[in-house]
This record gives sequence, C-alpha cells and structure tokens, in this order.
Amino acid sequence: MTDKSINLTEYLIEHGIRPSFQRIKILQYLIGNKDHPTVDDIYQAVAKEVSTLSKTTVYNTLTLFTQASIIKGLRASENEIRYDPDTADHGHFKCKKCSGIYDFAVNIDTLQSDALAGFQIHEKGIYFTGICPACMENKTNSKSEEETK
Amino acid sequence: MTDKSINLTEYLIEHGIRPSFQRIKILQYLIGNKDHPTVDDIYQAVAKEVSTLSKTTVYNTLTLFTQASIIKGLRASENEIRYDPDTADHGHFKCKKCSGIYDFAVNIDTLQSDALAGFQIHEKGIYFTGICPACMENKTNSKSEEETK
DNA sequence: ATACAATTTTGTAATGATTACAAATATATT
DNA sequence: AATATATTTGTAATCATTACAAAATTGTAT
Ligand SMILES: [Mn+2]
Ligand SMILES: [Mn+2]
Ligand SMILES: [Zn+2]
Ligand SMILES: [Zn+2]
Repeated sequence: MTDKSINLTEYLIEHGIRPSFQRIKILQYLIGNKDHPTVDDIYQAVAKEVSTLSKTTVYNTLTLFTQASIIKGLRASENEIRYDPDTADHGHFKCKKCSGIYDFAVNIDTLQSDALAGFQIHEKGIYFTGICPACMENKTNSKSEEETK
Repeated sequence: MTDKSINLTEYLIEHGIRPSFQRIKILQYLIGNKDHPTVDDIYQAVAKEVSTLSKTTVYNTLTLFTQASIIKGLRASENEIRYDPDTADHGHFKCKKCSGIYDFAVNIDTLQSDALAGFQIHEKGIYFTGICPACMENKTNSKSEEETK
C-alpha cells in the first residue's frame, strides 16, 4: 500500500479485516510513518486523535495486521518490536549511535544458495548494524544518550 | 573457536578476559553446544556443575564474551536472546514448528550492493523463518506445543 | 425499531527476560 | 598478612508483551 489514494477501509476489507475506527487510524499512521515505529510510538501518536485508545488495542491490531500480512514486525531493535508497512523484501540497517533504522535494497534471491534446499521459507530478515553516514561525520551526536536507553 | 584441543584458559586470556572458574565453564558449555542455547539453557546446564552459579553471572559473562567478540547474540527467537560461539558470518533459519534453529551458509558479500555505501557495518544478521524439512514430512509434530510457549 | 449474538475495545493484572544494584566472595598486589 | 581490585551472587526493579474479563460497539434476526 504505497498509493495514497487507496481507500483504507476497502483495503482492510480486501484483506479480511473489519474496518473499525481504531484499525483505520492505526493503519493510517503506519502508512504515513514508514520510519519503523515501535508499539509505543504508534500508541502515543494515534492516541492524540483517538483519546480513548488502549495500548492493548494497538497490540491486538498490530498482531492482526501482521497475520494478514499487510505489515511486518521487525527485530531490528534489541528490546522492542518495530513495525513496517512495507512488506516487500528489504534489509534494515540500525545505527548504533542515533538508533535510526534505514531501509536498504538487497538482492535476497542471490542468498538462496542450495543451503536451504528442502526448507520451506516464510520470512527473510536481513538486519545489519553499525554507524550511519550522518553519525560518522557528526562525532558529537548526542541523540544516542537519549534514545538508545 | 572450533578446535577442541585449544586451552580454554589461554583462549580467554588471549581475548583479554580473566579466566574465572565460572567463565571457563560457561565457555566450555557454549563450545560444546552449538545449538544456539538461551540464557536459561546455559544457566540450567552449567548450574549442574557449578551449583552456586547465579543467573546474573551468566548474563554478565555472556555480555562480556559478546563484547570481546568470542560469541554472538542471536535474535532468531522472538522473546529471548540465543548465543552462538560461531562468530563467522552465517544465516539462521528458525523452524516455526519445532523451534529448532539451523545454521546455513550464505554469501553475504553478494548482498553488499551499493545500497549501503557510506555506512560502517559492524554486524550482519540473516534470519529466515519457515518449516524445516523434518517438520514438513512429519505432520504430527508435537514439539511445537511444548517448546513454542 | 428491539432483542440477541458476535466482535471489538478497554483496563488491569500477570508474565518473563533482562538490568540495576550492593553485599559477599575471590583474586591480585603490596 | 593487609589492602585494593575484580568477580560473583541474590534480590529488587524495569519494561515490553500477553492474558483475561468486563464494557462497548456492531451485526443480525425478529
Ligand atoms: Mn523497512
Ligand atoms: Mn549459528
Ligand atoms: Zn546514526
Ligand atoms: Zn522443524
């Protein structure tokens, strides 16, 4: 779902998900924020619009969306799951300094040597870590203390 | 760290780690069990030999070993970290049925397209999930209920 | 529209892995 | 032996996630 013109309600129905108010708002946020937000990021943001929102609903909804394969849960961060509305195969680079998570294109098919013959593959996760270009130059990057917790 | 004949004490010293009794026992267990054990696996096993062992010591030691790059922490499992004494680049396949984690060779260099030019890469994690060959045939695999929590 | 059933949301209470912390123990140095 | 340093241990937080049941919403049948 990259096309902004698509109707979110229809989109959910097409994937067998009843389009409740909360679900639409959460999906809307995800599509508008492809920076791999955490559950709390999503909760905090959507709660501003839906004041009665429960974090449990966010968890429920994300699980539902993930099962319907319209989003993907990422393990790029140590402690928490981050979510990605881009379900196409791509790699994730996590900067140790600024904690930013960058997408990167990757030719996953070249990976599939004969090593996994006989295995039925469902998901392919490519996670790199290191220092991003911005943090490489900017030695005095102070975001790390705040965010890396 | 594949050669069994190597002296564990010397090995730790070479990597700047003081070879305490607990550390040697934990390293010994890791080298002898390359099935990617959890912290609790390691604790339960080593505690049989070192009855006074504290789980905190296991955590401390694993962090120390990881920082010294003699082992690697894996995020193949959802909730818990698993540890691998094989620090060479290789992929991990997690079977959703039996929860087993399989190593697989992967040509990681072919991945590095120009997408990450300018990024300083420290770690490369390749995590696949799906069904392993054994579980594909054996439809009535009951391990899943026990182990998958 | 009303009554009933099914679904969704919500709040609160567990769970469980990891971390923080300080006292106790062991090891190194003088 | 005395003292300083490093390691281990036990217990108490932390914190993301899950479990659960009541409340609210929505769908369906009269
Ligand atoms: Mn992404
Ligand atoms: Mn491995
Ligand atoms: Zn950065
Ligand atoms: Zn299996």
